[in-house]
Amino acid sequence: MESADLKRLGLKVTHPRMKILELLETSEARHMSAEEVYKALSNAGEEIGLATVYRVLTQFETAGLVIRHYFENGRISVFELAETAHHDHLLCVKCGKIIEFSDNIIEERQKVIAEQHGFSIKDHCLYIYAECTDYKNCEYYEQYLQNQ
Amino acid sequence: MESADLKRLGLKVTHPRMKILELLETSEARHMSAEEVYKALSNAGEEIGLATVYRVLTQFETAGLVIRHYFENGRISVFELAETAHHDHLLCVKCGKIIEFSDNIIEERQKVIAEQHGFSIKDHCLYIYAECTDYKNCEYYEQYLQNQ
DNA sequence: ATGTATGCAAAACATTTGCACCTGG
DNA sequence: CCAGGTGCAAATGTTTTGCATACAT
Repeated sequence: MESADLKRLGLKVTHPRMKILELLETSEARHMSAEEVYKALSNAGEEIGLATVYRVLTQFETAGLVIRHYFENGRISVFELAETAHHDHLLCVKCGKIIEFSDNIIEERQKVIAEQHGFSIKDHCLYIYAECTDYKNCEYYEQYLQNQ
Repeated sequence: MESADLKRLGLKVTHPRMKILELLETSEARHMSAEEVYKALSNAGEEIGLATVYRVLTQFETAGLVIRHYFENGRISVFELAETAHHDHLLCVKCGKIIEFSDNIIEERQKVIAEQHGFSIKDHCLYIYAECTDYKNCEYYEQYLQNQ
C-alpha cells in the first residue's frame, strides 16, 4: 500500500493515515481494535490521537480498505485490512486465536437461501466460536489472558 | 413459560421477570432491544427500570432462556426468546425485517471446517445482510424509518 | 427474617463530535 | 493559501454498577 493508494481514494496523504496503514500491514495481529491501534502507535512513539484513529479507520472502512467486525460478546469492534479475499472467521473462545477460512459450499447455500426468500444478498458474516485443542500452549493464550 | 420455569432456574419469581418474559412471548417483534422492552413495558403501565430490564435479560441469557444478538452496524444488542430451535438470520438492510432460517448443509460444513482446524465448535452465528424485493411496501418499513 | 431484586442515579465504556489550530498540495 | 485533517475535551448512546429500599419465600 502506498501514498498513491490514499490519493486515489481522495484522501490526503497525512502522517497519521500512513502510520495507521503501515501498522495494519506490518502488525502480527490481523485484527485490531481502535484502542489497540492507538496504543501500538503510542508505543512506537507516534502521538496520534484516539479520535483520529477512529476517524481514519472509519474512512478506511468507507473506502473499502479495511473491514470492521463486531465479534460477539464484544462491545468493541476490530478492524482488518481488506487486502485479502472475502473470508469468514473461526475464533477460539479460550485463547482468542482467529482462523480465517472461506468455503464455497457455505457461500453458495447463502445465495440460494436469500433467493428463496426473495432477498438479494449484500453482505454476510459468519463467526464460528469454538475451542482449539491446545489453547493453553497456544501462542495467543498469555496475551489473551492479559486482555481479559 | 411459567413461574415454575423461573424457579427451576434458581430465579425468584418477581413481577419484573414475569412481565419481561410475558412480553417476549406475546410481542409481535421476535427481536427486541433492552430499550424496546423497557418502552413496551412502560407503555403498558409497568414501571420497571431500564437497569432491571438489562439485568433480567442478562440473567435470562445466562440461563439460556434468551439469546442475545449483536447485529452488525448496531451498537445495540437485541434479545430473542430461545424457545425455538437454533437458527440463523437473514436481515433486510432497508426495512429491518428479519427472517429466521436453518440450513443443514451450512451447519454440517461448519462442523467439518472446525474439525479440519482442530477446533471443537461451541457456537456460531451467521447473519446475512440483504435487500428484500419490496421493502417500501413492507410492513416493517415505516416503523424502521422511525427508528433511524 | 433474610437473602435477593429493584429503582434510581451515577459510573463506565466505546465511539463520535465541536472547535480551534495545523498542514498537505 | 485554504480545504481538509488533527488533537483535545466534551458529548453521546448503550450498558453496568453502587447503594438504599422493597419484596419473595
